[in-house]
Amino acid sequence: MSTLYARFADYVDAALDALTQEGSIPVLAERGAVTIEPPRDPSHGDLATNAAMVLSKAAGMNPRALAELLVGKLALLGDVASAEIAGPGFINMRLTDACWRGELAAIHAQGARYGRSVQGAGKTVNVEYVSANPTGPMHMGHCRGAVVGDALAALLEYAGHKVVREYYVNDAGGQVDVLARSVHLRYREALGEDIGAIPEGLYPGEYLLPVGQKLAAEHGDAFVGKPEADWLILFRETAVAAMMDMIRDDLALLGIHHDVFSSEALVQRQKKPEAAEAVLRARGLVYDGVLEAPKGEVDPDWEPVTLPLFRSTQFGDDQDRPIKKSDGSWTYFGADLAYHFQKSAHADALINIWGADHTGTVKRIKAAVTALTNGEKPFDVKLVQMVRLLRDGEPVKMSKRSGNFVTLADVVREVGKDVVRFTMLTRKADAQMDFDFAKVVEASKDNPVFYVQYAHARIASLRRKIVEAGVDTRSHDLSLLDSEDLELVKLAAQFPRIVESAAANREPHRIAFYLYDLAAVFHAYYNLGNDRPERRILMVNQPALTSVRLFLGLAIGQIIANGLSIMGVSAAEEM
RNA sequence: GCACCCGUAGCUCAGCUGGAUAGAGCGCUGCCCUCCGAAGGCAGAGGCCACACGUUCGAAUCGUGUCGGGUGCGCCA
Repeated sequence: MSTLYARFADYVDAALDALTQEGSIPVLAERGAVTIEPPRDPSHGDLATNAAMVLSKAAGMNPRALAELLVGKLALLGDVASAEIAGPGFINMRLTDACWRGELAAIHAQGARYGRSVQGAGKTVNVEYVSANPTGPMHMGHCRGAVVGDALAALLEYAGHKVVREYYVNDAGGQVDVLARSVHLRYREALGEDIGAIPEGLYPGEYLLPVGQKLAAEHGDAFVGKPEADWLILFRETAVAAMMDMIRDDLALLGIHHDVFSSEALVQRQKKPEAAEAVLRARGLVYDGVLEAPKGEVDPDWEPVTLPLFRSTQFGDDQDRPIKKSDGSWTYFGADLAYHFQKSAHADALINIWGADHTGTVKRIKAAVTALTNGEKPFDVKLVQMVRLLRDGEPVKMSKRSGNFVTLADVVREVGKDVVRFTMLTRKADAQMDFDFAKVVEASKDNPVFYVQYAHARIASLRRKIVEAGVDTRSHDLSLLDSEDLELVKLAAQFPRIVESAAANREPHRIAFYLYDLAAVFHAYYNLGNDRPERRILMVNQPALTSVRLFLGLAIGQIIANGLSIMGVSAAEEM
């Protein structure tokens, strides 16, 4: 079933084709710039198209003349009450009430599916998000990327993509060795040893205590006083598994579940980096070379070394990047590039959600994916900017080193999943944001979460009241709805195009802003009844009108619920 | 030094692949509950869209440059 806006795009296409058939205009093949959208000023009508303006050159006539021809066709349509030319050549259309009533019926008919799109054409998109290092619990620094990634995944699914939610586990490299050593200490502690203060450079967090206890219970003192080589791998794997369990639990608190967890260590064991290197060497994109001395601050320890370098400069990076270190092991980039190569084999497009601290590495990984896939797999990296935590207007200090950070679990427990998720989506991802505990739990208009949920709850409450009053709501005479009622439908009908544009631009926050607008229009509609009793929804002595207005309200509630489901926020029945 | 992001009302921010008179919340001023949830609504004041050029029928939106703020970068992960 096509949406209202898609239908009108077809109408305009058909009108142009008809004009070509008649010989009034030449064949106009390139129509990509034609838009159908609501005019900014509602007094101009319900829908506007720029078709005459963007096609006038190709048609070889002035915009208004082309507009005249188009209006001649469009005005004949059953859905169109009037069509007129404005300004430089806009065509403004006013739609019939019947058309809007039809859209209202469509919302009910499609229910939870209203707004879903086939735009994605079933293409598989791999969204990699969170990918927090497996060295401790999730903290608030991870939260925004987690929510944005999860909402984006849901949004793309809603827009017709097949989505794979993936988490890259950085379980190779020095940091997990540090983790293993930290656990070894806790293991000795569990066996009764007094370990004193945790030395600088190890992870001090108490969350490692149970891991040490587990190892002590399973292995006794077998690894006390033994060389690292005897226990490092075991301790590392045990610790990483425990950390990932913890992280999965944290994510579950936010309602986040990944389909695939990919291990960096496994990527390396399976020789994926070697394979990727071979592909790139064959094309001359990896060579053995010497890095230039760093510019800016002079590092006295710097000395030239020959390393295998990836020619990322050929793709706009400012330096070629080493894929192996001088000790022969893979750099993070070397393994990461192989990992992306692996992902690209199973998806039509890749999206990474990264924290802003990875800004500097975007160019090289995009270069690598372009090189490895011949540019055939679209690949986006979405950078999510920092969140500043505030309590009573004061920044909350976080220091990873001291183990003194605000965990995600604590925050979700304090303010709730819905508040965290919605708030993280009230700003576009590439702008910095503040998260103020006081404001975020406030139950008022100031807080968009409550405002939107309140609209949904109000509608649910209305239904309860109307049922209690014994009003028969089985049938709805849509002709009883007048233009004031139908205004609500006009904004509701935009939901499908909001979904499509949000998905196409990978911007889930647009759903949040739209829902806020929709809630506002509903609240205003609802309040009309305060001053004008005939505008109330529940009127016991007018059951037919009550029934159809509830029908309208429920449609709005449905769209709020659909939008919130994309955001992963629950639609409250009462508050 | 370089790269990326941001700069829109007093504050916090939207502004859809360029479109008509630039929007919302907070704060400020005044209204609206014997009445469906006032956790709400209505109205008012408040703007050189950082600045300058350029592309275009048309620019907050695209391009280039300047200024201001943030983040990051050198065989770490």
